[in-house]
Amino acid sequence: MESTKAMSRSSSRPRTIVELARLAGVSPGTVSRALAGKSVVSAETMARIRALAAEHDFRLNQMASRLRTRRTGVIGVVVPLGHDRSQHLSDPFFMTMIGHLADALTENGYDLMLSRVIPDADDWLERIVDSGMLDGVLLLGQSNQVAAIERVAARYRPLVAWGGYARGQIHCSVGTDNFEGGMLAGEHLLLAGASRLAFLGSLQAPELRARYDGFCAAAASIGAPPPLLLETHLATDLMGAEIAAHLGRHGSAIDGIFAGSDVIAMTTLRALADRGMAVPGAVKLIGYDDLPIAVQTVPRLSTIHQDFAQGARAMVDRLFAALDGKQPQSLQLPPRLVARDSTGG
Amino acid sequence: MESTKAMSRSSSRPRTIVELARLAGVSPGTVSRALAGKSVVSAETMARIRALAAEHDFRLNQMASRLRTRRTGVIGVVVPLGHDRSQHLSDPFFMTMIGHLADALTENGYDLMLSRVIPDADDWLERIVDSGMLDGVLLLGQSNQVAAIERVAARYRPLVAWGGYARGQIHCSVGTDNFEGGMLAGEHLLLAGASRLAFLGSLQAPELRARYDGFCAAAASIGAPPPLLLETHLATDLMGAEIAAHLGRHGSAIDGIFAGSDVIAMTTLRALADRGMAVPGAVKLIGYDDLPIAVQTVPRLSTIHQDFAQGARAMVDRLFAALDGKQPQSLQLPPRLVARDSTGG
DNA sequence: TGCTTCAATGCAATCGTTTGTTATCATCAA
DNA sequence: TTGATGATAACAAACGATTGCATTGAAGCA
Repeated sequence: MESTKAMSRSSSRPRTIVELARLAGVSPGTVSRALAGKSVVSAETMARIRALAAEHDFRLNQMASRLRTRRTGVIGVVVPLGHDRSQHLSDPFFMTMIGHLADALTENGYDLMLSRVIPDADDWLERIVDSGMLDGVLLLGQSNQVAAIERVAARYRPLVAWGGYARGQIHCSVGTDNFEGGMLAGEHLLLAGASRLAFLGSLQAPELRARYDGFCAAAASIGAPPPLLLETHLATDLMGAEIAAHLGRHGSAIDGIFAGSDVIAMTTLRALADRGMAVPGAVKLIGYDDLPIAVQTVPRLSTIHQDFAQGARAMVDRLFAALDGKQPQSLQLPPRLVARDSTGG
Repeated sequence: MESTKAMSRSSSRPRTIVELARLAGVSPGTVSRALAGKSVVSAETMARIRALAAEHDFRLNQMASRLRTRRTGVIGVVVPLGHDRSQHLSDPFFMTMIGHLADALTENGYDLMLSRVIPDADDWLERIVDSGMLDGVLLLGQSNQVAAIERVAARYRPLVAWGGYARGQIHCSVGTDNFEGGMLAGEHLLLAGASRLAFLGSLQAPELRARYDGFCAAAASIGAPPPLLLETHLATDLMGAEIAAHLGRHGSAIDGIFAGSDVIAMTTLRALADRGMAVPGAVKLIGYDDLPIAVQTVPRLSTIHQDFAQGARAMVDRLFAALDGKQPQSLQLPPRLVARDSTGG
């Protein structure tokens, strides 16, 4: 029963622009222009139509509007979990970022569509950008998918990724310099008197790998022995046991720990407390991210600060620039050491 | 220059079903049916068309498809911030919920559109559900907007809210019984030996108000004096100073604190440490939510557990039931006391 | 052979809004 | 009086996929 257009009863609420036009005694086109505020319709007509629309709670069908205008007003925020699919979207890092992005996008009148993608099909990003539902895409991390991102970025402009910058890279990225952040962490631990260092994290994630490399570089630069590498998953529920096990085996041989993220650091803090190892007395600990909750730990967590608010703002700015036809530059924010209690004392 | 349909050059990638149909030598309708997997098209034709589509990276225009089918495959997740507009979306409670919802929705093939709404116009919810972009709406909290929610729920079925249940309520809600949770917290503090109680939180938020009421009821039931009410904002950045100030004034008169949420509790934990007040020695502290990070605090935080994973799952189940034409029942999950170190000793 | 039957495909209307082009009508100058 | 000039508003063609119905052709049967 496809053709039931006979239900243009003026009794019920007008659902389409055509019905509203009939009520107003004008053509659909005029209604469209009136609601859009185009100046070609006379002031009285516009006022009359708008009043009528308000009176009947009329609202445009977005799908039709978007199909016609080819603008959706929706930005995709995509979290690719290529390296560690057990990692959960509720990870505080993602959530903090998403919160800031949501705020920035909302302020600019855009909606936010959230996807958590496990990139098994290799056209995962194509599928997203070509879906026709999005005006632009923000990637939260490059995962191990730089190749896919580069390929798409070559032809799809409104795409900004949070993550590292590699020389000659096509896609626009915003992030902090993880290598330098790792160096800062290393130097700080060494300066604080630690000499038997360890790194907790996963090298699968490129960000953490860069932090680890920077950490090693810092140790090497003063001739200290290379840090011990203790691998752990990034999912909160797996992490706890793994860290506890690492500390069980190597705890006594360590007096300085660089945790690849604040979440890892907080879990480590707890695990150290369980083993009765004092922080910063017996072991110095530094994290990475400077999440809001990191300030609230006992002892307060030293960490490498990433300015998420600024980063999110920068991503959104660049995306809008790209939507505007410009070609935004990638941005590397400088990481900053925040020395609190877990390394000082 | 509206009519430039002449660009049907077979050289470039087919962008519409019509172009693909031309390539395949069939009609657009057949292509549509083939891609949708309808069994009326012959197996060979379907295979040929699909191969062609894959070869040319063809993807349907979602807007057109959605306009025609009136299904969007998108669920709106809406956070109404009526009572405390300074509260940020990056609040761990919201983010944990959103993470779980995203996982549950993604598994079912739905996308998630995130909105943070400050309900100043009173048709904020109408605007969302009538936008034509959403198949359903999940509300994260009722804020002070129960009236608006009820009004919309009366005519718009696929709507589920996280929050409290009031007798006779029209809209479907999922949540824990905050009053009972508050009672559990109060009883536990009293049982742990605390007698001079205080509540930290904001009564503007209905959930926190119910927790407070339960807390007071617990105190009253054993004839203890009513708890001290210490109001604080829910935004992380404002909270710290306010709590510190409260403790400065009333710290010595208190030996048991019920924090309205784990975030408040963690901030309080830190503020207590700053004042040198031992937990649980001098003061017992209990939170609410049982966020993943709550396990990692030192001392471990006692709290009232809300099962977010189960709650998110329940919300999504009910939403799908409603989409399926059913009329799902509201659900009150029982809160559960989780006694850890911050109240025990 | 002639007629039904059924599977596979084509045709064309439809979803509801936007927008280039055209038509109307009042005003005004010559 | 007449033609030019604007200001409004109507008309109709899109946007691109879906789907009820009509058509085609081949097979089946008497």
